[in-house]
Amino acid sequence: MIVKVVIDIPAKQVNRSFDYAVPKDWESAIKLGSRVQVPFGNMKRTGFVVDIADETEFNGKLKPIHSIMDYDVFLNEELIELSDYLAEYLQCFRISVLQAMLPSLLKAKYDAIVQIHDPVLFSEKVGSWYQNETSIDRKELEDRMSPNAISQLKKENIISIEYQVINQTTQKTKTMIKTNLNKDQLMNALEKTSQRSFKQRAILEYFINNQAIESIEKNTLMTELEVSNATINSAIDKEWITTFKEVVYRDPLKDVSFQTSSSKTLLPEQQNAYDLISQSVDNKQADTYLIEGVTGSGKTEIYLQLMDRALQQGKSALLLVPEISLTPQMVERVVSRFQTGIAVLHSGLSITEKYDEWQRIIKGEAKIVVGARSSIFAPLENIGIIIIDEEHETTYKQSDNPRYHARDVARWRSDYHDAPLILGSATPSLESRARAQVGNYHLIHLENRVNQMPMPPVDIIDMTQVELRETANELSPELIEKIQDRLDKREQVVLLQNRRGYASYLLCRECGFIMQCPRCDISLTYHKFDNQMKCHYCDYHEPLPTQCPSCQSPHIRTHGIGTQKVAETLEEIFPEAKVTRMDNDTTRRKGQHQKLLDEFSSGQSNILLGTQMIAKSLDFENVTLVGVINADTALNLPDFRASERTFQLLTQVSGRTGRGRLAGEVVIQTYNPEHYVIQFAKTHDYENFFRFEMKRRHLTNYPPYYFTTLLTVSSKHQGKASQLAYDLKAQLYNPELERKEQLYIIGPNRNNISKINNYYYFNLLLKYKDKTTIQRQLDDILNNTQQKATQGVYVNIDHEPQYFS
DNA sequence: AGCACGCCGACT
DNA sequence: GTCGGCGTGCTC
Repeated sequence: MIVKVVIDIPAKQVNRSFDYAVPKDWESAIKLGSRVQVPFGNMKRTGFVVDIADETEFNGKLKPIHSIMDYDVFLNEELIELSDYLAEYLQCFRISVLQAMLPSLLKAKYDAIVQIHDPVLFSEKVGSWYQNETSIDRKELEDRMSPNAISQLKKENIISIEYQVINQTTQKTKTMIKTNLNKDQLMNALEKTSQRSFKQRAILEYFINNQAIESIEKNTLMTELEVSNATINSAIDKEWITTFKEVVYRDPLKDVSFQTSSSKTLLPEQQNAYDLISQSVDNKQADTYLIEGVTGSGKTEIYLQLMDRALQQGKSALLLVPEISLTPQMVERVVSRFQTGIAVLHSGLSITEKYDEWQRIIKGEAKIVVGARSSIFAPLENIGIIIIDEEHETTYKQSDNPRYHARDVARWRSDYHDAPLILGSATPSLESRARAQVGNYHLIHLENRVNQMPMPPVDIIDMTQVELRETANELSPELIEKIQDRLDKREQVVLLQNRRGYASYLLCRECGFIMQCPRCDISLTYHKFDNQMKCHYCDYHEPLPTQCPSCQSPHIRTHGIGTQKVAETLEEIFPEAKVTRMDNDTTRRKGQHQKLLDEFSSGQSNILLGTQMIAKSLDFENVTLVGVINADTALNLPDFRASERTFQLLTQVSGRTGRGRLAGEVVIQTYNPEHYVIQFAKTHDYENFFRFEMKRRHLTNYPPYYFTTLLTVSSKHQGKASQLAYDLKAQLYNPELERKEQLYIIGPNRNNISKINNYYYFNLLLKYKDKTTIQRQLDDILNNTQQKATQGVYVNIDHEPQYFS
C-alpha cells in the first residue's frame, strides 16, 4: 500500500503530495484523511493522506511512514476533494486549506489517552503487562501493539482514544477560592482578627455563613463583599483560603431554553417558498435559492421546516449564521424544534468542546450543524440542504489564508451532494442578487411580515439644517424629544453610532460637502502624518484644505465621533436614563456581550447605544425607537461597498423596532439627506436600491460587473515591497486589455495602516473580466515570487476581497 | 521549513 | 591554497 501525503509546509515547492510506503501492520489503521508523521528530507513532519494507491511513479526508494497520529479520521473523501479544488481556486497552499478544515484541537499540543471501556476483553487481548486501570497512555499501547491491532480494538469499541490538551493557553480559566478550614477554625480566626479589619472579617464571615459552598469565583467574591485583591491576598497569606484555577466551559446550549416547538402554519408566501425549495430537496437538485425577505417575514421558520424535511428523508442539514454569539435566538429556535442531534460550532467553544462536536458529526450522531463560517467544512455525510442566513454578511469571507467565502464552498458542496443551497437576507449582497437577476439563482420574495405590522416609518433629519447646541452637537432636537418621549412612556431606545476605527473624512458643517476623489467616486481619507487627503483607489491626493471647496466656509473639519462621546452626551441630557454602551471596547471580554444585552432586554437600562453589532438580529419587543446618530460615517468609508453596507446596516437596524405589538419608529440623522442610500433606506426599498447601485457599479467598473483581486506585497524593507509591487504591475499590465476595458490595475497603494509589525504593505487591486487568464498569470507570479519569500518579500492573493486597506 | 550543494571574496 | 558568505534546489 502506498499513500500520497501532503506535508505541512506552506511553500510552493512542496505544495503537492509525496508518496510513502505503508508497513503491513498499519494498513487497516491508515485511511484516507489520516494524519501521519513522515520523514521528509532529514526532518519529521506532519502530513495528510490525500490518496491511497497500489503503485507509485516515484523513481526511487519510498520511505515508510513514521507513525500514525490519529486512529480517527477528521476529513472524509469529499473534504479532501474540496481541499484540492479550493487550493487551486483560492491560489493558496493545499495544506492551509486542509488545516482550516480541521477542528483547532489538532493544532494544539495534546496527550493521546486510551480509555478502556471493556477491561475484561482488553486484558484478554493485550496481555499481562497491563494493570487494572481505566486509561493508559497511547504511547504505552503503541509500544506493544501494531496500529492495525489498536485500530481493531477501537472498532470493537473496547477502547476509545481521547485527547487532552497540554497547552491550556487556549482555554479560558477562572480563579476560584475555597477554604480548607472548618467552621470552628474559621470562628477561631475571626476572633483573632481585629474589629477594625472589616474586609478580612467579611471574608471569614462569608465562609462561616456559607458552609455549603465548596468554592466561589474570586471575582464574584470580590464584588459581592466589596473587597480588593489585596485583602484576598492577605487572607491567602494567613492560610484561611486557597485559590485554584478552573477551566471555563462555554456550552453553547447551556443557556438555551429547551422548550419544544412545533412547526408553525406558514403564510401563503412562506408556503410558496417552502413548496418550491422542498421539491429541490426531494429531487436532489443542487439549485441555489435566494430568499429576499423583509425583517420579520419568517425566513427562519422556512429554514426549520426545510431542514426537517431533509432529516425526514434521512439526510443531514447545514445551517450557517454570521456569528452564533450574536445570534443566540437562531440557535435557540433550532434546538427547540429538533432537541437532539444538533452540533453547534462557534468561536466561543473551547477547543475540546469543538472537537467533541466534530466527533459527534463524524460519528453521525449530529445530523444538524449550526455554526459560523468555518462550519461550512463540517464533515457531514449525505447533506440534504445547506442554508446560509444573512448571506450578505462579510463574516462569511475569511480575511486571512485560506481566504475562502463560505458561499463559494457551500455552492461546491451543494453540487457534490445534489442538495439545494438557500441564501437568505433582507438585503442580499449585490453579487447574489445579480446572480438571481440573470437566473443563476432562483429568487424568492417575502414581502409581508408575520406579525402583519408594517415596516416602521423612517424620519430623515438633515443635520446641516439643525442648529446645534454646544453640549449636544451629535443629537438633533427632534431625536432628543423622541428619546424623552420613550423614556416617559417606559419604552426602550436603540441608538446606532457606527464609528469604525480609523477612517476620518472631511465634512463641511455648512453645506454637508464631503471631499471626493475626482476619479474614483470615493471619499478621500485624511492622513494625519502628511496632512493630506488621499484616495485609496488611485494615486490622487491633495493637501488638507482650510475652507470648504464648495461653499468656502471655514467650518470644515475631519469627522468621526465615537460611541463614548455620545454616551456622555446622553447622560448629560437624560440624567435619569440608564445607557448601555456596546462597542468593541465594552465587549472585548468574553461574555460581556451577552451581559450587556441581558441588561437591556431585562429593562435595567433604557437606551442601548452601540456600533453595528447592535444591528444584528436581536428581538426586543419594548423597543419603539431606533435612532441612527450619523448615517454618513459608514457611507463615506473608502470602499466601493460603502453604500451597500450602509443600506444593509440602516435596514437591519430599522428592523430592531416594531418587533412586538408596539409600533416602532426610526430616526436617521445625516448630513447627506438626498443621498440615494438614505432615500432608499427611508422607504425600505431594497429592489430600487439594487437597481440604482448596479448602475453605479457598472459605471465605475466594480463587482458584480468585474472580478476583483487584491495583491498584497509585504516586507520589512519598504523599498523591496514597493519595488516588487511595481514589478508585478508591470508584469500584469496589458494595454490591449485595458483599452478593451477588460482589465484595470489600481495601485500600488500603500496600505492605510502602512506598517504592521514592522512589515510594510503595498496593495495592487485588479479589476477584470476574464478570470482564467488572470488566474494563470497569478499562478506564474506566485511561482516567480516564491524565491523572493526567502528574501523576506511576500505576495498574498485575495480574490473578491471584502475590505481593501 | 530545513538542509546540502556550489560558486565567489578575505584570511591563516 | 581554504573558510564561509548565502543564492539555488530538493525533499517521496
